[in-house]
Amino acid sequence: MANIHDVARVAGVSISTVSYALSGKRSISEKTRSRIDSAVQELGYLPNAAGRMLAGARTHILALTAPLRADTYAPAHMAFVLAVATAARRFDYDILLLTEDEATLGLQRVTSSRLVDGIIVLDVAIDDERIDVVRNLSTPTVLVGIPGDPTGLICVDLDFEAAARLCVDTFADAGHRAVGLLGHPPAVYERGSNFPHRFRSAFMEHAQERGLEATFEMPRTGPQGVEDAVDELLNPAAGVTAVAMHCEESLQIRALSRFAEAGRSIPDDLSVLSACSSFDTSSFSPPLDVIPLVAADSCDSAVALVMQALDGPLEPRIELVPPRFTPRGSVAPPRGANRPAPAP
Amino acid sequence: MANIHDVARVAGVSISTVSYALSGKRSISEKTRSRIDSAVQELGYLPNAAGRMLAGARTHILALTAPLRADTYAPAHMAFVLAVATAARRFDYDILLLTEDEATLGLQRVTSSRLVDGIIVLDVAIDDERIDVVRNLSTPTVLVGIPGDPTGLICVDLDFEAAARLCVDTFADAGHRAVGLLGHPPAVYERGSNFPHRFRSAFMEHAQERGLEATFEMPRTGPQGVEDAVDELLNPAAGVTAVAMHCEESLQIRALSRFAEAGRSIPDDLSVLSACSSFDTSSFSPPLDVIPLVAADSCDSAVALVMQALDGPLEPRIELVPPRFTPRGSVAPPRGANRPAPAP
DNA sequence: TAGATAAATCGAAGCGCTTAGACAATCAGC
DNA sequence: GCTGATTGTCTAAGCGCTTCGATTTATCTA
Repeated sequence: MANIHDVARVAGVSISTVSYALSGKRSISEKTRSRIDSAVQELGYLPNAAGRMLAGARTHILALTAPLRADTYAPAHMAFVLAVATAARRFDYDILLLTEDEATLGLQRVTSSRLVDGIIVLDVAIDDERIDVVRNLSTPTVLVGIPGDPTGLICVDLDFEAAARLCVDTFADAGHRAVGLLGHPPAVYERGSNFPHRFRSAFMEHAQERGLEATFEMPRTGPQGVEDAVDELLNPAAGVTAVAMHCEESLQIRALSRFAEAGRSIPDDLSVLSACSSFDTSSFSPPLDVIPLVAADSCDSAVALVMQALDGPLEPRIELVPPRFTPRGSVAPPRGANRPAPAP
Repeated sequence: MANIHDVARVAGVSISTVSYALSGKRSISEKTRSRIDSAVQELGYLPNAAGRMLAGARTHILALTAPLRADTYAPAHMAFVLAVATAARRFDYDILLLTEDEATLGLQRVTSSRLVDGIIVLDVAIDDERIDVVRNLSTPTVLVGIPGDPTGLICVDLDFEAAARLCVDTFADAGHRAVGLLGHPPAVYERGSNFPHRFRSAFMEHAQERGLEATFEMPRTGPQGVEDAVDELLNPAAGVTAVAMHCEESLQIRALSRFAEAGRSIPDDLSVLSACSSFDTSSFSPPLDVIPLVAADSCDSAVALVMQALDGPLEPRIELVPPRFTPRGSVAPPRGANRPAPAP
């Protein structure tokens, strides 16, 4: 494997000239640079990572702590891991994966040994053991998700409140007066991330602001959990004409079947919106309007923030990614309505 | 951050003594060792990763290439990634994640720059572009999965043939004469891994060897795909009394519902076995007998083989992990049968 | 107790790279 | 033609660690 000495020898210059030519940190004459370039090509030279780290103080590696909890929805999780890796590569960074059982120990290890330049913390729980660790670390760290106490931390997340308001507004503007929210199973609200809470609260509050009746249901775990929750939501007494679903893929699919079984066709008898979903709702039947949870949005931001933090201290902050909206025709005015609801 | 010089100073010895005490590569007196140990404790010393790499020629990092294809079943994929990471930690190794779009380029990069000591290749496709790359690499590499042409490679995988035979034997020994196999959707057989083929062929062949009638069905993609496939399988003409399911979780769940709808109760009217499944079938209703695909089994082996390869060249080989079997009462003799089928 | 052997420790040379500072060569201005 | 700035290149000093060979000290044997 060729090293920088070989390149220098072949190009007929000193190793420092090679280094400067490659890093661009000092000006090098066109003639010399091209000789170096061809030597690099010829030898297939790639700088030795360890040498670079040792001399440079940059390892070009980011730690990614991505614990897989019992209630983790694996596809979404995977999408975030991938999105971080992809974003990091754009800055010539690689990802070192830290797994659950070494969550805090692993962070200590890779930072004390200077193996990584920065840290991305994924799937942040309200009360996350990793938080205390990263607060005491000098290694630049960005959380994807917001913990219970974000003091002193740099966080990035989808603006779930805005997403919830967007849901409500979409329904209200279409003329709906009574709306439902099918949330996650109770276990998700009890422990884990705080975004389900943020979404639900904002949904209920904004519904009130817009003068809508809002009903919230959680599917129980088990065979009939979703079906029961849907039945509650569609309870004729409540007169719900629009439902937002903020839960994982399989639950949304089952809910969709139940809507059909209940004889509510979409969007004529029921408007449906898939909220903060990390999967493809275009192949659902019917295809669903969606406010997607785009992993790349948050992860790009998170990686960019770590890179900034590498260049100088960064103020703690919470960066909220604005929600998007993709209409697919699953939201329509309720039967018999022909004018939009009044503005707030 | 303390370095080896600090430890040496505090312990009152030379840095080489510290190094030998820590690595155990030369004998150190008990007295000196304990002084060094306390210095390490006191300073919270952890060796600098770059220094270690540069001097040692070991980076203690393994590359993991784990592409996420369109038809990848994310939960299983995640389980394998986790299993590799966990296994690697036991050897004091960390995992550098290489993602799809840099599958081959990334391998070149991390090996030429000597960033990783070895490579684990996950989710190997029959015709995998990564194969040609790793064949020409001097970095120790182990594949989890078996490509179309495994010449010169070290591969580890579940023994899907043995698993299929175990399925057939279980049914045959229980007295079944006509059995069914619910496989993956057609797309999985067309491209991707070869284990679905290995499983199916072995199932059909061994069924013939045991003198059983065997029917194979693939669920089409789409709303009624699984249901149609199940209906075919349960076609009265074939008289199938036992079904093995070799497909992903959601499809197995749907199949289970369809069995119920068809009025076949398990195990009285139908014996069911979940084959090579990476998810928990104990919470299914009913809980299913399973020949699990245990990620840790293959991944432990794969990591151990890479470690061996680090210590000296290793012959190419294919290491097959024997299948396990967990009975849960979903397989029983067919109605009316009271003696086992004849031995082969 | 001298001499030989084994055990414990040290000194120093790298591993491959980056970068500050030294130096030489070129060029503009007067 | 001299000064001073500008540009291009080189020398050399590390970064923190491992490891070989050398040296010192302890432990035996005869």
